Amino acid sequence: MNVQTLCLGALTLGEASGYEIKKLFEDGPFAYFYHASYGSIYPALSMLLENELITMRQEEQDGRPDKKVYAITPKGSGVLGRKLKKAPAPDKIRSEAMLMFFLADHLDASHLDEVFEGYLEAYRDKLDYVNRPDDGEWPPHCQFVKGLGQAFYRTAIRYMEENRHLLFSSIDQGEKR
Amino acid sequence: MNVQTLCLGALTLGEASGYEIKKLFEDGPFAYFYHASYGSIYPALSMLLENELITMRQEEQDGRPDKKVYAITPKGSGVLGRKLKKAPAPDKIRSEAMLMFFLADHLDASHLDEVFEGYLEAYRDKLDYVNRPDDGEWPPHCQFVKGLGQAFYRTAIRYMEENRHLLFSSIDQGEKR
DNA sequence: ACCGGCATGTAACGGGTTACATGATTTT
DNA sequence: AAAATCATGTAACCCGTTACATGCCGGT
Repeated sequence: MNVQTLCLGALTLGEASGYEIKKLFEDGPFAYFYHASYGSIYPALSMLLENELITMRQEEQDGRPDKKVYAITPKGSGVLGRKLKKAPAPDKIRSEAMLMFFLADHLDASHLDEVFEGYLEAYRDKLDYVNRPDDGEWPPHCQFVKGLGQAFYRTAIRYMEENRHLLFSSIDQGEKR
Repeated sequence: MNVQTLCLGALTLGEASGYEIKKLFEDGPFAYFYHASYGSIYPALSMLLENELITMRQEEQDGRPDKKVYAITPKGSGVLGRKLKKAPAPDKIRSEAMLMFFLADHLDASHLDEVFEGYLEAYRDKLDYVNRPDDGEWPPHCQFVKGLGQAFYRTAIRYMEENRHLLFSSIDQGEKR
């Protein structure tokens, strides 16, 4: 499963530009379970277009650069369907922050504090974002995914607030905060 | 932050072979926040050895292949310390299972069911694993990380059990189960 | 005047995974 | 008899990120 499949999946939600697809992974509902950058999305869309799995329509905008709006074709739907028939690969996570917490005894207290607060803040932001009243009103199976994201965020925030002492107890010897 | 840094971090927990380091990411405490394969770990260890950030000792075993036991050097500790001074990159997650749930309306019910049960089962296994009575008795900051992993697993399991219907409601039209 | 957002794209580079290669021993 | 565990390693390949390149508009 690569970014091409991902774009195909994103386009089943409706037509979109590369820029808009990127935002799905930045803020949108995909944000907590997948990532992709422009450098992978744009070439993926070109490929998909070439293979007629999607179509493109140039949209003029006033005061904005032109937009290339892509839409999935029946052929694209077929390909996506076949890719989704396989068993999913196990989740892959890489959290540098967690690694830092795990190696907290090698960090000085002030830096650990910065990392901790930054990480916690990031989770609060994500939760705020996902808690906004729904714009697009999702079908139940998308709510399932969104809800799991929320549950994760809440869990992380509560846990971090309640167990902060565990992280800092190893290296508390009278430093700031 | 690459696999070299990761190996250095792993070796701060005590000396270990490449094989043992791999297991830290498979079952061990690293499992829920980082991944690495042999194809990256072994070359990383070679590099670290070459740069004298770690040392190696060949250990003979009866009825087993020889083992190369690595240990971090002071130089290695220094390098690790410097890498940990930087701000952590944001978490990167890719969950094909979640993507499938998000696109559940493109899957047939039996496959969705398989994926769902498999994913839930995987979480139960991970929770069982992490719930085992501690072998190595970790310091508090490692308990913090381990505890957050447990909290995540429990959250996922409970949520999936309680919200199964959301996922299947879109495509329920009298199929098996 | 400058920054952030909108909008698309490319090229080099880095990095990790997959698959292969080998082989003994223990468990099922 | 087969499969899993222990144990190390290599090479080709895939793929994605980073950084660069471009440009207009609106807000501060």
